[in-house]
Amino acid sequence: MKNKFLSEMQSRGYLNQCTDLEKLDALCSKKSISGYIGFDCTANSLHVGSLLQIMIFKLMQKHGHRPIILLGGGTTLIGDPSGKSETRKILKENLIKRNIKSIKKVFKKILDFSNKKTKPIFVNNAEWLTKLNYIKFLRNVGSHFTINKMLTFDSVKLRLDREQSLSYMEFNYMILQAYDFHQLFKKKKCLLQIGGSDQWGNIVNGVELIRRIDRKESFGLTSPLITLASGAKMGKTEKGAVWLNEELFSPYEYWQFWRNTDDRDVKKFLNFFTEIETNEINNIVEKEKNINKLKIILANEATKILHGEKASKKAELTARDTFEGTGFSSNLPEIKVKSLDAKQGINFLNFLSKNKITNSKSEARRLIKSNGLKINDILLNDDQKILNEKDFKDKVLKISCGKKRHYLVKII
RNA sequence: GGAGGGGUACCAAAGCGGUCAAAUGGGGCGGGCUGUAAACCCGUUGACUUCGGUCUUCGAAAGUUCGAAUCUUUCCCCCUCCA
Repeated sequence: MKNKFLSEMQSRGYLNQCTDLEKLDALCSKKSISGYIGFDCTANSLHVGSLLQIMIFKLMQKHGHRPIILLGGGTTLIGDPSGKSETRKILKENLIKRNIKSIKKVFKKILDFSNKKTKPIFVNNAEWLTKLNYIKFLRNVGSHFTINKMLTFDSVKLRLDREQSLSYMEFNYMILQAYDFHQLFKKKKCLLQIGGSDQWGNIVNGVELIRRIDRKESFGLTSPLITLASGAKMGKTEKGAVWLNEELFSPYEYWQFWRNTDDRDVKKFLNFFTEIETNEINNIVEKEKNINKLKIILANEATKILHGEKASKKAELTARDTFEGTGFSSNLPEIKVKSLDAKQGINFLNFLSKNKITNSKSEARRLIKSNGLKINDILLNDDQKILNEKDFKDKVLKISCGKKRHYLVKII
């Protein structure tokens, strides 16, 4: 491979499948191109599951290409059946708008908007999808798809095989995504669509559609599905999700997430989620025998990319202080308490549940009973505990839930 | 439209009149071991509690019963086969 962009894609492990790698290689070497990735807007933040795609954007920019960020306001109205076992909740339009606004923030933090040549473009497919005329669309676009073929795509086949229902609405998703690519090709000269490996079918459809309607060649490329050594999925949906938006997942938590990477995944993640050159990574891994040091490098670099150098440093210091020092570092989540309340005494169980440290008072009780709660590093046995001034040192008090969750309570 | 099967806690799945706040597995949380890892072991996993209990949960509503996740009726939803 001649082109630096694609060869780095490959060496970092970002490359899974491509519609025509050689031609794309030649094209990228010749000129700067635009490539798009679509993102789902069902939540008000993306999670680490989407991070790899964003890293690919970063890599594009590094090599002089332009990212087009498609925030699928239109397609989110429908819901992508790929990899989903159930029909998704249908979201209200204004909620999707709010989500898009919130998701944009992350791209603005991670990507470079200062270089004119590679400045990312945000697009929202609601712009064209919501204006479609059904009959026209069926004639112009729908006629290029056969049901026979659509039924063979994994996103559809898996659902049917598992005897799970697939609505006609969802069935149309892939056509809409193909249409998106066609629109971006026309409007923004976008020649490339990138996505996770589960998007392959959808992407190929787009390439095909452009060939048929525009009689032009375009390219599709997928990144591999990230598999964790443990077999779990990265960045799950429910409570355990690792969100990229700071309001949902603090830089410290984010740093901790990377710090706690499985030994077996560290090298892979260094390639995926940091900007350290690949051969440099090989060097470091070779030299550094202490895997925990590597994890710290990973955490630092990954956090830097999302939250910036300062926040990353701060998270590292907090972690060091928490796990190796006194723990009274200023960067832990803080809870403020009125001095009058502290004087009068605070019911600890109430305090824990009110401040969302535990989900309920029962949970707090359980935590205390199972020796999981410490005040200023001293195990708490009494679930009737009343907090008062004596518990504070210099108006500060540390609460630890288990070994990893810590809070500072301050009297103001 | 017709016939049948089903909806149980975060998920999967048992229970089919009382001993059911509901087996079991996964996940989560806590403890032990350790390296803030993995594996393994133990505990815990509806809410409130003066730790005696109390209250709310098995698709929804109504009913039968001393007593219902379990029986009846209606409704909603899902699946399979037939048309």
